Amino acid sequence: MAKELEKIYDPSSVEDRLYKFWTENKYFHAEVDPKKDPYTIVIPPPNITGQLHMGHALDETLQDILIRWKRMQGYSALWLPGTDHASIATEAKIVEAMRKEGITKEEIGREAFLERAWEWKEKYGGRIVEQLKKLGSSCDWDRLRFTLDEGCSEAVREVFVRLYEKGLIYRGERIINWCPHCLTSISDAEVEYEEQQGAFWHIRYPFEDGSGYVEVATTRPETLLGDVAVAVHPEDERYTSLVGKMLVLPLVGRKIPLIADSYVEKDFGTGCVKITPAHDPNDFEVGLRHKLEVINVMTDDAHIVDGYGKYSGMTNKEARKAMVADLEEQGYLIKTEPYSHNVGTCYRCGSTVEPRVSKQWFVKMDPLAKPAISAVRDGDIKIIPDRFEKTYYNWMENIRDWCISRQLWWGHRIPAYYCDECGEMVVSKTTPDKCAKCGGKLRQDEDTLDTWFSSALWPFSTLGWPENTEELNYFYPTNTLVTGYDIIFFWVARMIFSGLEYTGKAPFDTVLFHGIVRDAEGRKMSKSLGNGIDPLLEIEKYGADALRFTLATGNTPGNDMRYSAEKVEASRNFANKIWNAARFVLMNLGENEPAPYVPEKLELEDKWILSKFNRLAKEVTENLDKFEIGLAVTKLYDFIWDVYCDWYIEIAKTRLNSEDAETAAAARAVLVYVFSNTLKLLHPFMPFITEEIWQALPHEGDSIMVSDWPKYSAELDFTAEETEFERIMTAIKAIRNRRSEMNVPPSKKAKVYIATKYNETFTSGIPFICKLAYASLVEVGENFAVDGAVKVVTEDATISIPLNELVDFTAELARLDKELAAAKADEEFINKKLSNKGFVDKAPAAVVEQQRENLKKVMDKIALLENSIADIKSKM
RNA sequence: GGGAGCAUAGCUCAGCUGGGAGAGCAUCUGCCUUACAAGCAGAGGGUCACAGGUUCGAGCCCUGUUGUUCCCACCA
Repeated sequence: MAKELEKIYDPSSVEDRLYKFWTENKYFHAEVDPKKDPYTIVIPPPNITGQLHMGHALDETLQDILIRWKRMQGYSALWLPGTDHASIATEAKIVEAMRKEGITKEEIGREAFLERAWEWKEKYGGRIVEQLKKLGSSCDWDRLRFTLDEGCSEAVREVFVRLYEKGLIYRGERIINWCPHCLTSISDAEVEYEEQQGAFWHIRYPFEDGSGYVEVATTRPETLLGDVAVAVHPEDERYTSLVGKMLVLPLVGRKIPLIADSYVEKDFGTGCVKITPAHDPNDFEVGLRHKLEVINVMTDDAHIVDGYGKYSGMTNKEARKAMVADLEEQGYLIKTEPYSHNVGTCYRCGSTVEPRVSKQWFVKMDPLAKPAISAVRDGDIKIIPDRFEKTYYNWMENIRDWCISRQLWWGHRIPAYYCDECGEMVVSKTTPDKCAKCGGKLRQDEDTLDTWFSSALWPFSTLGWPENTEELNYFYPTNTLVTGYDIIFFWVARMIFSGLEYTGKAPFDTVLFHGIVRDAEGRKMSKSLGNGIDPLLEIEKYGADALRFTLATGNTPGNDMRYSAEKVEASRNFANKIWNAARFVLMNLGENEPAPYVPEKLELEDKWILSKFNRLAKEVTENLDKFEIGLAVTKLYDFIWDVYCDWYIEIAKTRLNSEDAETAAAARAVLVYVFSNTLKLLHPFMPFITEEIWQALPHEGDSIMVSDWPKYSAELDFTAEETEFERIMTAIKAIRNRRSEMNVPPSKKAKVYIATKYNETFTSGIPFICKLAYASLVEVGENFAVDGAVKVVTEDATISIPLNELVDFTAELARLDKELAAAKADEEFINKKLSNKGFVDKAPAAVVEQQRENLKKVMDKIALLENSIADIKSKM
């Protein structure tokens, strides 16, 4: 930073240079250090397919604030970065790219496809990492990980085998959610429900013996082909006598029974439900209870399977249309009514999910969920804000087994091997060369694992687990997990049960949830709406610090926030304010200014700001301890702008050019000390500008980011002096206010007479009153008789300003009367409180005492006002 | 169907164990006061959604109502 500074802060000339400086000096690198306590955050790994969006920007900003703060506090602070292979998203991208070339993945085969995928990863996977750096993220890049790298894959295999051997992973035919577009199973968590306008078709199912029919209502008539029964409630009098009779399935002719099952609601629809075990989870359960056949009528890509005549080969939509037409034509369709209902869609591609029976791998959740619930309930893991605990419990308590196999190639291949000769299956960490039973050739399972299976291991797989590494011992369990509440089930919950099961420890002690960054109108930012704001463009325009500050300001844990140009402009202005404060301080420093220190001889105003700063250090730290990042940042903003710039710098001006070299030096020292240390407190939030200025100021050490975090100091606690100095401030504000009301421009100076019992305090404030209250001369005494003066009354003083030509005695009197009335109203209010026996008896002593003090102040003010009024009246 | 959040100044939001309502932006007035006009000094503006309750005292705690946003469940 040059001594001659531009008037406007230019982030682009600073950020890349400083980021390079930090990385070259390895400041982000954390080592196992027995002399220090560890503090660890693992990044929620962004997808390699991703581009940095505002959600990342918020997430990384919060993490970087915490990690920089802890680093300065002396922890060995590790922020472990990495990326996620994002199986479905990435595979879809590559398949799409290949489609443009006219190739399918089946044509080139698994090996060639994976080669392409890895090429793609090498080419684009690093993009998001570079974008994270633009934000100023102080990740330990030496430890960058990837969910598909060798270490993570080792952890995945280890977990799979362990769970399998424990009986917690099994393979079976279950009803699962199938995405006909992605051509893979997905987990329950990956299904998003959306309300769609559909229809309720009422269909006649005749009895085999010709004795009438039952009426069945369905939203998915095409699944009729797979019907194996019709069910009614066992206590539904309409049907009890008919249960057990056989029906003829329309269009198909299959004989199916009328059964009774309490799953059916008597009062909904017609009270008769067609049972299609292969395509509905509830029907599947009914089918199991009644030992019904499971008839799959749908292919992978949602076409009707062979064997159903003209319907075979149709898509499910075409089949629905054709079948409804046929049902109507053949007299089976009773009526069609419009019906809106929830339809499951794939969270990746939005296609309608088809429930279907399929042979998949599952994790048995019950035994894993129990300890995961206790960990939160017993406080081993703290969730912030705590309302999300409820969400978490609700999910964990009602959890179903987790379908983990995916019909994809990009991912961790399931370590299960099948012998075609004897049908034996082996699950093994290493690839066995032949069947242990018959010596036959083995074939590995074609499927890969759910991406979240590997992300669930992220806090420990990245630290070397299952090896018992030094890093794992030191940095694990991690401390704070910072993420959006939208992935509580996908990721957070799964990390918790995984950590507990495999490492025996909760993977982190605190989960800090933040909300979603919305646009200025409060809408979710989305590609389809086109209302997304690119953080990188914002950084270019306003600087990374301004973006970070915007995201941190007013952010309450778990609450959504809006992002707007006004907000980021305000942050940019704040950065500029700091910059200009730096310009001011620097231009007043000499060549060999000493490193920040607190001078021996302190003036009242020095004690005031030091005491204010001291409290700031305490409050910022306390709020960070509570993860109240938004509050911490507001405190810093107020201190820097109002306290330091608007007051202390202005006050210091009167001393910097003073003939008294000692007081000038002291003012410089306090300016530097407070500024430099405030920059430290601000550094986690605005790393670039604070480093740039800190380097330019006198300093010890190489970088602000490895300097010591300011602590509360009893020696800097000058509470009494604060009160004294604030008497002067109150007077200055009152004079300004009065002058402004009278439209007196600052250029018009006036004499000021201050009648007060705080003679010493006000005398020491004379230079500031001159400068800040536009006084040509200030006299302090017991009493003044000034003719034709404007009166300004505070609790501590009566101030007379002779502005004869401007004084309108009538108006002046009216003003004072108004103030008196207000003061008397105050007095009455407090008196009422204090004469209330309930209040005096029951309220805490401190509160009562406070009211007594307030009463005294207001009474003083009333006395002063009354004197002033009498004085004016006597002269009229 | 179950659960949660939000409702405070014109706008966006703070207000952390209950002790006379705050900020930023916007508006109005006056200032180029030699760090900053992306600035300085002032001002106006609020029955804290509504109705009850607890309390000496409620924006804050309890109950209910309304509006709004979201999550979970999935009655075919």
